[in-house]
Amino acid sequence: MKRTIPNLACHTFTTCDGVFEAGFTPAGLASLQFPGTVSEAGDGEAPDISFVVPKEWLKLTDEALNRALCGMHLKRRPEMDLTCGTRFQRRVWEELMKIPVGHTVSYGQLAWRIGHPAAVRAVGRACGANPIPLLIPCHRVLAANGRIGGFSGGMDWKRRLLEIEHIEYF
DNA sequence: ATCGTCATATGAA
DNA sequence: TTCATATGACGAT
Repeated sequence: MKRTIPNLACHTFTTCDGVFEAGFTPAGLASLQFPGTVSEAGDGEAPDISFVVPKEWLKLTDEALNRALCGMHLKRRPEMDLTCGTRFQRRVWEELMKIPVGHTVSYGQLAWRIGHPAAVRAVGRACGANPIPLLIPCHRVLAANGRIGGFSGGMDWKRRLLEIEHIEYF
């Protein structure tokens, strides 16, 4: 289901933790990459920018990013384009956004919440497929044994994000 | 304590 | 079609 996102306009956001790279489609923010991670689609193919990203989205993204990095609740998020995900994945991502700052759930609890109590593993995969980490807080999902799970952006980032929110694990 | 097995969604080979 | 996952519960060693 991993289709390439058409019309992806790239923008960078400078924060106290480094420069994030974000991709926008006409429908909204579609991807976010942590500082230091290799830009995937960027280098080879020229992004085809046939639209202008609304200034409001840029402002909201910048604001949300900085708030998240300070462990603050996100009052608003930019428009987001999550159409690259399957229905299952979007359900998981929606549920992730309901987890308050400083709280955690396990992969199993999350599976239960979206009505697929047995799909624990699939939930883990869906978290890994989250195109907008940090703003869609997949770092607040830990393993059932209380230990830190995995993280697509690298374990160092997950640990840092948990620390910012004073979340303990293990 | 560790191991095998099963359940699920999904992309890659 | 088969395999591996950011898991987890259960039963058997």
